[in-house]
Amino acid sequence: MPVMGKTRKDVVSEFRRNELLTAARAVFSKKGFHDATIDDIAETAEVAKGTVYLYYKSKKEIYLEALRFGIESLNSELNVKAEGPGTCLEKLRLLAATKLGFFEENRDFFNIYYSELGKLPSHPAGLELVKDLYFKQAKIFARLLKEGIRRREIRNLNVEKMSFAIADLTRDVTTQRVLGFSKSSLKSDTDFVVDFIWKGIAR
Amino acid sequence: MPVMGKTRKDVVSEFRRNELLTAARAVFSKKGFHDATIDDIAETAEVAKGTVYLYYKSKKEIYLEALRFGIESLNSELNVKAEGPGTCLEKLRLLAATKLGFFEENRDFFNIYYSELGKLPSHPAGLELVKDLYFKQAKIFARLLKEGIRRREIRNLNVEKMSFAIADLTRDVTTQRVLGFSKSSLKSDTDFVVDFIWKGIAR
DNA sequence: TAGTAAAATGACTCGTCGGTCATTTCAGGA
DNA sequence: TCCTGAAATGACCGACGAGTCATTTTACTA
Repeated sequence: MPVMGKTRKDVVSEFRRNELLTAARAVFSKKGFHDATIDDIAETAEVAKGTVYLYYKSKKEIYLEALRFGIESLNSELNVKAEGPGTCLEKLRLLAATKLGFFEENRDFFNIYYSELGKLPSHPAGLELVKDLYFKQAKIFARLLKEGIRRREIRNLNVEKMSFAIADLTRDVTTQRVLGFSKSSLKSDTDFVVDFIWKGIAR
Repeated sequence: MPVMGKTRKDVVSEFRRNELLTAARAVFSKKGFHDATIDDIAETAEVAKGTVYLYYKSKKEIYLEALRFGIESLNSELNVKAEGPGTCLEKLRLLAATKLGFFEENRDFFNIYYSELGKLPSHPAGLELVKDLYFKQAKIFARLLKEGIRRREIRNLNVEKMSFAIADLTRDVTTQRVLGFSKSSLKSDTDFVVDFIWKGIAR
């Protein structure tokens, strides 16, 4: 008997899909798309291989789903934060902190996203999802930058290039952290990257 | 009869290895390690599959060889340039220009390198080669930065973080270019990234 | 508790691809 | 031109993993 548009069956089914997705994220994060096997995912989720196919129709579908979840969450978090008040510098710091925090909490997602980014040049027509995250994020920064230029807080440089640079730098900080190159606290990494973006290296 | 330590056979063999390597780079660049097949490489090199195995003992060996070539060339170019005279800003511009130029001339290598970078988080113990390039490059920038700090040209920030940031930014410019996001000339991209690193975005 | 429909299982199939090797082609010396 | 060893070839093998489906288990209801 349907309640709120969802039958009991739907709820259980959604729960199972989520369990599988979590397992999948862990496996894909650790092994990458190709080296991860459906058996790995099934084992991690403590179900049999066939069960996986009751909820997802292919390996690719699970993978894309795992990516989509993270992409949508991150983008929506950033969009919310970008709306608030404050100077450009304050907002820049807030966005950077949000992004770094999100990746910190979702490293499995980060690894998948990052490796997919690495494949972009090879398969340019490949993953629109990933290009999307990249572009939309750059757009968020671009809006901030334009506002800053209008308010004379920010230099009048090529906005697109600046936004990509900021998107890249904030992502790369997470890479340092994931690879264990940075042993600093999240806050101090955030402070550094914001300062770097803001003032550069020149004395 | 050996001349300069190399028999005629060695020369021919080296030539063939090189032909294969070029084909391999093209294929790996386009398809990535997993999707590239030995048959692809053989076809591109216009030889039969078996011939590939006369010169390389495995798919992995060809791949690593293709990576190593680029890594060693780039690092040695950068090292040479880093030795010259000039202010820090001048040297920074020179290094950036060299790196961007190298990637521009060796896009196949760039794609392989970049996708391998993407896999680093998943296989942290994986490719020492790639970590190496990353580290050694950061080291080159770090030396420059230390000198600049001593000379009061550069702010006294965390040198390691600055050098990673610079290494990342200069690489990411190439990504923009490869993906077709940047339509600017190589020079104007170089100018931008140097200016960004030097002065930041603040007015 | 018996009956049944849905959910879960895992042995199996089938295509792909890295790697091998018996056979063929080639090159160059006599 | 013939001979011989090296180089090249591509049909073939075996492993592996995505995806299937006949069978079993579970969960619910009457």
